[in-house]
Amino acid sequence: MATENFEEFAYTAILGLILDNRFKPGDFLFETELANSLGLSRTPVRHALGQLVAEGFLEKKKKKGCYIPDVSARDAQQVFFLRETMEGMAAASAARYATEEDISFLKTLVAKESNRDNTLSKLDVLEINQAFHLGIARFSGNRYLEHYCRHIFWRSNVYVFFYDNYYREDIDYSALKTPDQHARVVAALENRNDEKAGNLMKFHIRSTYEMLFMKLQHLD
Amino acid sequence: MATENFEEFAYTAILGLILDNRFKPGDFLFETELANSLGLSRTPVRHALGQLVAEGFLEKKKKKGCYIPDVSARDAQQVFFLRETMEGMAAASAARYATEEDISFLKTLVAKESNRDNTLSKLDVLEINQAFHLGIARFSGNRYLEHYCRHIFWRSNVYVFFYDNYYREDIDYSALKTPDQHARVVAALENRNDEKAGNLMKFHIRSTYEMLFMKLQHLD
DNA sequence: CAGGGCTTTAATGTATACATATCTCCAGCA
DNA sequence: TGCTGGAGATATGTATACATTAAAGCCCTG
Repeated sequence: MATENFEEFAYTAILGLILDNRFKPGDFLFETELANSLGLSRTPVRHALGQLVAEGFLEKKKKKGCYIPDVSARDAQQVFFLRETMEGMAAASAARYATEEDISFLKTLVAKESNRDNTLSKLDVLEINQAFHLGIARFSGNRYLEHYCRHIFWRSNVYVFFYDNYYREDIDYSALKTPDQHARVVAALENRNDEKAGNLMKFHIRSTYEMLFMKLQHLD
Repeated sequence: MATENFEEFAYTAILGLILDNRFKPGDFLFETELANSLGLSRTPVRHALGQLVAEGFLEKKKKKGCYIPDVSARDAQQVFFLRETMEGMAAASAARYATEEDISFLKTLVAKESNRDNTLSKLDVLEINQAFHLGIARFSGNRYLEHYCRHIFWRSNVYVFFYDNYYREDIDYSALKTPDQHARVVAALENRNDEKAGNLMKFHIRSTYEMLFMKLQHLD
């Protein structure tokens, strides 16, 4: 992780705050405030915010500032529809290009999350989930596809977090179908069955969406 | 076009230079130089360059600068494969969501480029082509899909320009199949036939790629 | 002649001061 | 009362000075 400069530090720190759900949709992120809390000048913070806007994590009003994009049922639908397609492609591509190492990495992740002892915190679950999905994006071997998968994955996470915040009702993570669905995707990758891998991934994402959407449909 | 600030000005100016093919792959874009030539300080230029990097038009080496990404046969393949898929989706989606106005806008473009009088400069052709493809991306009604289409379209244009530069051999633009293929896509949109629109668009992009690739396959 | 390390240089990275625009809120008027 | 407009506060937008560092060239040595 060769010598990170302040811009990069600010970028990851701010992205961390966003992904950590420290702001709610519509909230403004003030350069001055962030700069103070990170112990930097406004310059690198401003640069980092610019990146986040360019990448679509934030929106911006001229001379006003950057803010967390609003959520809506329509937006959620667009996000998950696209995520389904993109990650479906990625999985299909990964079935062709992933190395044996790549696949055993994914297997490790699945093993961890399938752990029935339930020693996993919610944060652990999210982290493993992210590693799994972004891993497959990477193994697709297409850097552009990977880039878009990353982006839409993070954007979709806004909804996962949103759900978590407003509808938290102690979920039993070990009861979720996720690990099982992940395992089946990995099996398809291992068999180099691209079509099946793509379809299983699409199915998995759609089922995530439907779980959320039952709760979210009152939005706008 | 409410009061553009210097950052936006720098952004469009630099993007213009890139799309105008004023740099070749590997060339560095120096903040100081650009700032001077645009009559600005480095601050807004630097910000604009940051955006372009975040959006993937440029790459960056730490403490070294931003440069035009390299071209290669493998990269071209990835770019066009993805563009085919993305714009195919966009066209299919547009068949459902484009308004009558949207469609007549596209028809106007096709009419212009089908003009057999050949009064169109190469720049005109490129501009109409861009308006056509980005228009369909917009009419898909999915802002994320639009964003990705824009990006991959521009990235693919690097190859179109590259080809133009090194293999220019006065092309008779009026003889290209492009206007005809565009017209057929629009007809499918008009008939609200999403599957056909998607497939025609995919075919169109693939045929563009194949035309280029015949010339480019010696790369790397 | 080849190769490694110092020096120089030219670019980016950062802080800061100042300019400007937007929002708020309160006073003054119809 | 309700509207209008302007002053002030606050955050962004911009320029500039300075710090830092990667890399190219040069010299010195084996």
